[in-house]
Amino acid sequence: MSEVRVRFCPSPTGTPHVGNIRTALFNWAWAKHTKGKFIFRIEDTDTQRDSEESYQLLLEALRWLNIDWDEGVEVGGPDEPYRQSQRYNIYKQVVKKLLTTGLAYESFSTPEEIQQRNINNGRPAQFGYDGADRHTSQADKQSFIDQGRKPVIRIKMPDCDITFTDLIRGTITFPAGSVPDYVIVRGNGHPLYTLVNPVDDALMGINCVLRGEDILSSTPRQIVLYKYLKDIGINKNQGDGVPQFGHLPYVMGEGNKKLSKRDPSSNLFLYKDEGFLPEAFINYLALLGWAIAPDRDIFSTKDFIKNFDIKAVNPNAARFDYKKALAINSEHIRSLPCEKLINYIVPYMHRDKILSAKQFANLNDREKNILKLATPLIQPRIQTLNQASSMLRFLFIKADNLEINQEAREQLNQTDKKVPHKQVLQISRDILTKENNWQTDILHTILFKQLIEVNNYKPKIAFTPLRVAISGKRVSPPLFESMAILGKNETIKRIEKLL
RNA sequence: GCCCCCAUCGUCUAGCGGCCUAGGACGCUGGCUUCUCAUGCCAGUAACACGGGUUCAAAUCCCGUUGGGGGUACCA
Repeated sequence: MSEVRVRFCPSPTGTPHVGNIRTALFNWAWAKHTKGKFIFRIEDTDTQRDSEESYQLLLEALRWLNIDWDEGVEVGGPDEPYRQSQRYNIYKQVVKKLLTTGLAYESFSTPEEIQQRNINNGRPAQFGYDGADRHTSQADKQSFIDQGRKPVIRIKMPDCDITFTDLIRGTITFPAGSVPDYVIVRGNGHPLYTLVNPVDDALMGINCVLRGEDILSSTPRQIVLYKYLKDIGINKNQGDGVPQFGHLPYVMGEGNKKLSKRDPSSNLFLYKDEGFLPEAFINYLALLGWAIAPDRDIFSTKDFIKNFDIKAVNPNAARFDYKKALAINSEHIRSLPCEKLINYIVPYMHRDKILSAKQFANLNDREKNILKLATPLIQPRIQTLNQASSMLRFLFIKADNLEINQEAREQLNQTDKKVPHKQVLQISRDILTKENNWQTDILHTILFKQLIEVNNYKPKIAFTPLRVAISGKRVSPPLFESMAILGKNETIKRIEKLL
């Protein structure tokens, strides 16, 4: 078996879609696993819907996930160009050959005429094209042209069953007659996906096509075209020129619906913006239809590639479960070395305006130190990177700028019913003022002794006011650690602010 | 209408004829740990769509039914 050559060939319409990116991921992983080649081609033949902006977003999406490609747009390769909008000359030549060899033919029937013929012959109206123009005489064609009619070009489908072995689904057979002669070039001369997709695959030597199951039913007509392309000598694939196929299961959204473009949760960048780690998102996507082992579902991209097997992909559609994705992300965050997690968090803190552009560009020692001490504290507490910002914010501002949020105030009102928070804070302030050894365990010891043992307060009563004073919130990273990071001055300032 | 695909806990899945009174994970519930919230640990919850075959033996193979999805375009 020769080297595996797979491709990802999206149309640049709209925002990158989770299901689509999963297709890219599986192609990429299969290429990496087999040490084959991954080709990235753009199918921008739909001038109405394609846009340059969408193309840029596609690049950004793959780059975010660190999915790279061996040949294709931006990087070049032996089969340039890789954008179909720049390949019309090629398609024109191919169509000419298909026409002269009789494998394709001009068809003058209008959709209305086709439907009318079906009705007249007792077939259902939606029966499809009947192949009538195969037999249109040269004279009739000329008279249509004289009338100003422009023909579409159709592929002549052979009258036999078409069978192929799907990598994921096994043997699939389409009975003879179930696929009509289909259009490859519009009346206005514009080539269609039905033509250009197999043509480019043939020209680029794509021998393994992994794509969504939504195009499973167009496979038989493409198989015929691959063979015709072999016949006319423009198919680089071996044998009959037909690649292997693997039709990936759908990624479903809520209910039992394919995750649609309109569904906001289909937008890949949603997950980037929320602070998913690329590795974690890949991990989750890989789980949609594939399992690394019966009792394991957390793995690195490296392990994914090493173990991935397209033949082991499950054929049934998978629902995208946000909670599970979050859980996977949390696990990846927790297993990250502190330094790496900091590197991931800092851009989000800049985005959330906790770090200025200047700070973001060059963190000073104090800021670096806070991050180094505080990151391990929040690590088990965040599920996404953007949660880090709100948890870390209180450590990066001055006492004067610290806001006490509503929830925290309500909590104070609760504890005030037992012991007024000012009383707790006063005792704390007095004991802390005398302390010069400002370390986590010391702070823990002296406050515990004074508030819990001497004053006999319940922990909740004792520490809620302190927590609110220090962090401005009801829930925060561990109290004594936070106080140690803030330092004595800042800590006491915050306590006094509430007195 | 016709063609194709799919069918195990709520969800993602393991299972490829006997290791299955069906395993793991997420979720949910309860407990322990605890300065809040998390983490961590422990326990519980819950599934082979249905009906026929084949076989000594079926979640696993075959057929049918039902249900879901896709296609049937001068979109991709």
